[in-house]
Amino acid sequence: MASASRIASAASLVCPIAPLARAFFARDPRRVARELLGKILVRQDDSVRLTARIVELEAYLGESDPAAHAAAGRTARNAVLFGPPGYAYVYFIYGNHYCLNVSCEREGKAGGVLFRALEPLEGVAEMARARDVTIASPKDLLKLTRGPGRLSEAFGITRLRDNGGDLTSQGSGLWIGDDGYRSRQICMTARIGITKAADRRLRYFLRGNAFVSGSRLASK
DNA sequence: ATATCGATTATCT
DNA sequence: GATAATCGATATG
Repeated sequence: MASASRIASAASLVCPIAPLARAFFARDPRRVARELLGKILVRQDDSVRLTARIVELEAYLGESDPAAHAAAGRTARNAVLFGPPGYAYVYFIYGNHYCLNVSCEREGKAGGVLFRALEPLEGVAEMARARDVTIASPKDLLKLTRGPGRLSEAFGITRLRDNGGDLTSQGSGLWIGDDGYRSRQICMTARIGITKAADRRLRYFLRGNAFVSGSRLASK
């Protein structure tokens, strides 16, 4: 136990969680994605706190990126991407799923980072209830937050509730924090599930982490 | 008013 | 590994 606690683990909190500053997000989405690995997504309700470590992200650039929702210019749907940095862009996809992004760059310049996978830390029972899954073995934890649609469901993220929310403010109920965890090896591959600009390597994940989505390139 | 298309997941073989 | 399910946003008439 003594040796295990000396090793920084992705599966436990290192220190109290401090919210990230807005300036963190006011940069190129590639840089933001890389540096968000190992940070923590927090859902704070009246009573419950859900926390999970960010282990996989994708960068979506502005109007120069054909795969980005911002590619065709500003619309009512993607307006948050064109707004100030550090806000939640939540969209609905495939008739079933919500996906969470954080806006990047300065106001007026689009850019965002998609949350693709988390490793649960606190509130596993609540996440399991939200996902309607039973945790019978450690590998069932993967059903909670592996994949962008799953993590959103586990955290109760919807467009109505969270789109436009401030991810740098604890008062918003959904925010991103730093507990001092230092991520080790970072891998980059092509983004998943897109057809346009499918060759660009803008997917970032923590090497070897079991919660990373995708079957083949997850642990390289 | 209607048609098309997903930054996905669950459930098969 | 293949595919059905599902519906809001968007484009077009």
